[in-house]
Amino acid sequence: MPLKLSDRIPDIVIGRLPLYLRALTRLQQKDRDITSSHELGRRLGISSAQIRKDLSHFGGFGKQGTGYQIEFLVDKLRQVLQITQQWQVAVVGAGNLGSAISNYAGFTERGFHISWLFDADPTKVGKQIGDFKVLPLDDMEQMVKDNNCQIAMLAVPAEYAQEVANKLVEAGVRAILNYAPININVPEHVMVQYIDPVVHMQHMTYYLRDE
Amino acid sequence: MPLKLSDRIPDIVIGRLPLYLRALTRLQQKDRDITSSHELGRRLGISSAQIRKDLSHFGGFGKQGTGYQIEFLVDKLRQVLQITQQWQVAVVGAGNLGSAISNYAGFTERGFHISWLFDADPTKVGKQIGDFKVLPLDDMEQMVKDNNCQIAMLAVPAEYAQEVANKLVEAGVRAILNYAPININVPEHVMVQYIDPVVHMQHMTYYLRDE
DNA sequence: AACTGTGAAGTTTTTCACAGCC
DNA sequence: GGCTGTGAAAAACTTCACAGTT
Repeated sequence: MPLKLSDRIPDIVIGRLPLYLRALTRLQQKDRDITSSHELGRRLGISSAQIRKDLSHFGGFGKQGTGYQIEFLVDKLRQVLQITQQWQVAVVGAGNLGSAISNYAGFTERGFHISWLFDADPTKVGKQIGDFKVLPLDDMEQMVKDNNCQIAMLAVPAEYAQEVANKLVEAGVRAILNYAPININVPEHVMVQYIDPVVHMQHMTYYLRDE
Repeated sequence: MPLKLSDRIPDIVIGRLPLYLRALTRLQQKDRDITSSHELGRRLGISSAQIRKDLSHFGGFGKQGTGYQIEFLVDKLRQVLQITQQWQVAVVGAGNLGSAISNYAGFTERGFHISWLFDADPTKVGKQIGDFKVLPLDDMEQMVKDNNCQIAMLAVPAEYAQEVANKLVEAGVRAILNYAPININVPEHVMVQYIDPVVHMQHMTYYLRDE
C-alpha cells in the first residue's frame, strides 16, 4: 500500500503524528503488538475518532475488528514524518541551554543527530562541551552548506535570535527550532517551531484560581 | 475597569496571551508606549482581528483610533494570567535537563521562582548544582505542602514520570510542566503541559520534502 | 485617518454514528 | 463483539467588514 499524501493534510493533524508515534514506541517497548484507536486515545487524552480520522489521511493502516499493528503503524508514521533516516542538526548557542540540548541523549533514537555546536563568543569557541567542541559561528555557513544540513536549533539570547536565524536561512537551513523567547521572521519556505517553557507556565497559571 | 472573566474563555485564546505578553514586553524594552493589533499581529504572524478578538474577551483594553497602551495592556495580561506575583516552582530530576532548567535565568523576570530541586538518586542528593542543593525526593511532599507550592517541572526519565507525577499531585501540585517524553495521567483538576523538542522536530521534518 | 470592538460569515476541526469487516 | 474508516453533523475557531470612537 503506497503512502497517500496527495491532498494537503491539515497542519494540526501533522502535529499530532509525533505524539502517536511516541505513544506507539512506548507500547513497543512493552512488547505489545497490537493496539486500538481507543487505547491510544485513552493514553493521549484524544478521542478515538480523531485518531482514526488523522491516520486515515494517509491510507488504511488498521484492520477492522482488530486494531492497528504497532510495528507497521510505527513504520508508516516514520515514513510520513520522514524520519526513516537521521537528520543532521546544527545547534547555535553554547550557553547553558545550548550545552544541555547538544548533549541530550533523546534525539538520536528519534531521528536526529546533533552534528555541530556553534557560538559567536570567542571565549567559548574551542571549548569541549560534552561530546562537542564549540565551533565559531563564522564557520556555520560553510559547514551547513557543505553537509546540506537542513535543521537548526537556536539557543542564543533573544536579542541575537533574528540575526542568527537570518544567517541560518542564508546557509540553506529550512527548519528552525527556536528556544529563544522571541518571534523570528523567516521566508515562506522556512519552518519555525518555538519552545519557551515560560509560555506554558503562564498558560497554566491562568487556571490556578481558587474557586 | 474590572477584569471580565465571567464567560468561559477558550483555552486556545488563553494559550496565546503569553505570546502577546512576550511581544509586548519586548516592545517595552525598546521604550515603546503604544502599539496596535496590526503591529502585534505582524510580529507574531497572527491576524490583527484575532488579537483584537482575543483581548476583547477580557474587556476593552484598547482605544479606538489610537491602539493599545503597552504598559496598561501588559499589566492587564499579567492580571489575567495571574503572574502579578511570583509562583514557587519545584523541579524534580537533577540530571542534565533538570540542572539546566533550574539554573535558567529566564524564569524569574516572568513570574516564576525555582525554589527546589529534587532527585530520587542518593548519589545526587546533597550535591550543589548551580544555585541549588539537590534535595531527596522523599522530602518533596513535605516541602511542597508546607509552602503551598502549586507548580512543578518534571525532568525525570520517561519510565518514572507517571510515578513522580502521582506524588506531586498527592502533595497538592496543580500544574505540571512535563519534560519527559511521555503522556501522564492526572486528575481533572491538575493541568499538564508538555515540552518535547523531538515532537517539534518531527513535525517540521514532515514538510522537508523536495518537491 | 487610524484604530478598536464585534456581530455575522466563513472556514476548520472535532465528534457522531454507522456501514463494513474480522 | 469489537474495531476501522468515513460521510454527515456539530462545534470551535478565524476572518470579514464595518459602526463607532479618538
